[in-house]
Amino acid sequence: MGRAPCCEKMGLNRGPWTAEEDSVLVAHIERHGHSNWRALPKQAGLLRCGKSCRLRWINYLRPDIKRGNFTREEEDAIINLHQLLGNRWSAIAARLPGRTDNEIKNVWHTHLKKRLSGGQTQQRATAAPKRKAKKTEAAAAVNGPTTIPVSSPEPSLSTMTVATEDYSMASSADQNTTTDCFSSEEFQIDDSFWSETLAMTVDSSDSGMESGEPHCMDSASPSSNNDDMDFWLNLFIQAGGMQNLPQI
DNA sequence: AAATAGTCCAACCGCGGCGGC
DNA sequence: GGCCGCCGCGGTTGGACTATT
Repeated sequence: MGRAPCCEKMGLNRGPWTAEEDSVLVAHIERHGHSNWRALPKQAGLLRCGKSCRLRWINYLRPDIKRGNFTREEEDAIINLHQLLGNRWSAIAARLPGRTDNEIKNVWHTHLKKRLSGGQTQQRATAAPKRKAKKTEAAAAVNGPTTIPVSSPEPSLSTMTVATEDYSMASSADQNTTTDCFSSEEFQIDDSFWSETLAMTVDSSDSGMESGEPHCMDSASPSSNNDDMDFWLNLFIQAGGMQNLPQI
């Protein structure tokens, strides 16, 4: 179909982004938003294609990105969500605040898949970060003032903080809900977060908002994409949920 | 100290879906 | 109804980095 070519390769930069490019992109998005990715690089004066800019922003420069190792809870959540959703990384990422689909995909392929197939006891979640520090620091340097203090160097589940706006979820019709959820400067997530996160995919739609509290991660908010997913999630849960799933 | 193997992750590529014309 | 353009997604890869020999 009329798919646009990836980018006109003539004269456009490729490969790793420089700190300068990063700051230009961040500054431009902060000022003008990103309503049109294709036009953005031109407007910002970047020699990149729109796709590349979008990817860079979503996976790296977004202020609400949570850096650092995945916790055991997060990994478990990914495993569970993957059982439910399959390789729909973006859907999984939408339920893990601060994590990108790319990151989740990487973790899945490098750790979780092995863990599941090998049945080996996973050690990464508790292991000290070996390599990430450098790149993370670099990223922090790049992000500079645009970065909301997302997490401590070694983010713990109990003190995880996320940005005021959740870009991944605020992009659609559930923006109001999102705003409500992230209305404070810092959003504390306690240890029950992950179990609740998973539970919410069920509760919020089959029983409505019984708690009377808006759910930050509410996948059942009237977002078009999630409606279908929640329907299937509900169906799945009603059919017996995870317990009936064979172990991978 | 150097070479090699293994791991991790940022970025690219190509496809499908959606909306506008 | 069909074409076109854009966006978002998932798969893949190349290079940087660390661990081991």
